[in-house]
Amino acid sequence: MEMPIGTFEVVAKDNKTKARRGRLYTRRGIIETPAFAPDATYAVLKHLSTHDLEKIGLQMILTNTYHVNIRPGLEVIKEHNGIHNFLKYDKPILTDSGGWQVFSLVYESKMGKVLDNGVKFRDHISGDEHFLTPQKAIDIQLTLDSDILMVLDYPVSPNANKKDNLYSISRTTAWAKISKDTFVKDERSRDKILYGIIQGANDKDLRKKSFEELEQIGFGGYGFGGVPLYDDVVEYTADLIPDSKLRYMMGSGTPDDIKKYVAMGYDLFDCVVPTRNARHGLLYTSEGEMRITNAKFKFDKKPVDEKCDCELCTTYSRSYLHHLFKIKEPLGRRLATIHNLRFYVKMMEEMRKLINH
RNA sequence: CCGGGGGUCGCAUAGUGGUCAAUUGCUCGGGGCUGUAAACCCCGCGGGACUAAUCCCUACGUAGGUUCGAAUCCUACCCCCCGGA
Repeated sequence: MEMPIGTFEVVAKDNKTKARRGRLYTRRGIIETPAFAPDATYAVLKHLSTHDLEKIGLQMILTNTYHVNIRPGLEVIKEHNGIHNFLKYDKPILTDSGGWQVFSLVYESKMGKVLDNGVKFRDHISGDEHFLTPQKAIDIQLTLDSDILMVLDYPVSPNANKKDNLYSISRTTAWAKISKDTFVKDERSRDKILYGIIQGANDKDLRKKSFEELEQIGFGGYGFGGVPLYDDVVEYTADLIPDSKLRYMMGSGTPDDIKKYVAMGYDLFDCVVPTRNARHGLLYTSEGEMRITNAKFKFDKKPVDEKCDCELCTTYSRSYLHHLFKIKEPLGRRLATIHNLRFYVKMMEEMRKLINH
């Protein structure tokens, strides 16, 4: 049966935790949740080709509005008729709005300023001044021709004081309203999905306030905004979101984090951890973390993970990968990235398999 | 053989009387990374006293010497490099 784009259906639940298995309908196919989307921030999953992504078995990837807008720039993407054709990927792409960059560039590094109607800042590459508004963030994402868009939000530090926290919520709500209006009015949004982002840092009451304001506007799914520092807040926030809507844990995390958040009822994840750590020589295995640069692997002829079916583990030894990292050969980073992503894909598959009630 | 320049903690470098167990880079060892300013960043790297402040020992080619004090100055020797026979 054809379901409308944006439909999220829960197809099974876990009988011990709040975990659920679901399906998100996008114009580029169904995403089976809980799902993990690795971060191809600059329209590339560093070191990998889209053929690699296919082989790894990923369902979707994330790309970032802020970064792609700076390099290569919107005009280039337009020339290619959208980001999918640019990077030659035909599965769903979720675009982050740039809200996180607002947070790190403005709130933390003071490289810009948040105004009521947008963010003024200088980018970290050219130093050019930009003014990002919620309208623009939506327009850019529509031009990228993304499948799942995120509203421009304004996160704050998990330990922000009440005043900053309230401002973060009021900006996020106001901008979410503008984002939704801009989105709905635009013809290009008809086959796309837009999600809101809940702020409130570590204050449960403010999490609730943020959610209720956003729910008033109405989104089919919500991201957890900010940094998930305390589990009770993260769980509380998941509980705020109705069962029928998708819960997106933004930017976290490690395999342990994901398992924990899936048990709380989160459905979608993205994180730089598997890819960045792979590039830095930290591999995830069925036996735990493995720092392949450690001297103890110099003569180790076993595969990185005997239970893994990726290109690295079915071909090369720990000793060889250790060598590749020691000589800083890019192939080592590529193989490690393939491995970690394959590890995540299988981890998500296994979790979905276990949720069957 | 003559003239000149050198020998410093694995390698390469800095240091030319006390502030030197000695600079910096690399190697090496370890750690970190959570909506990617990240092929990046941090720590350690003569030995020992439990970790730290601190203290002790052994150390700047070798052996002596000058000096309160030497990687630094002097002498001899050993090695290396450059130029000339």
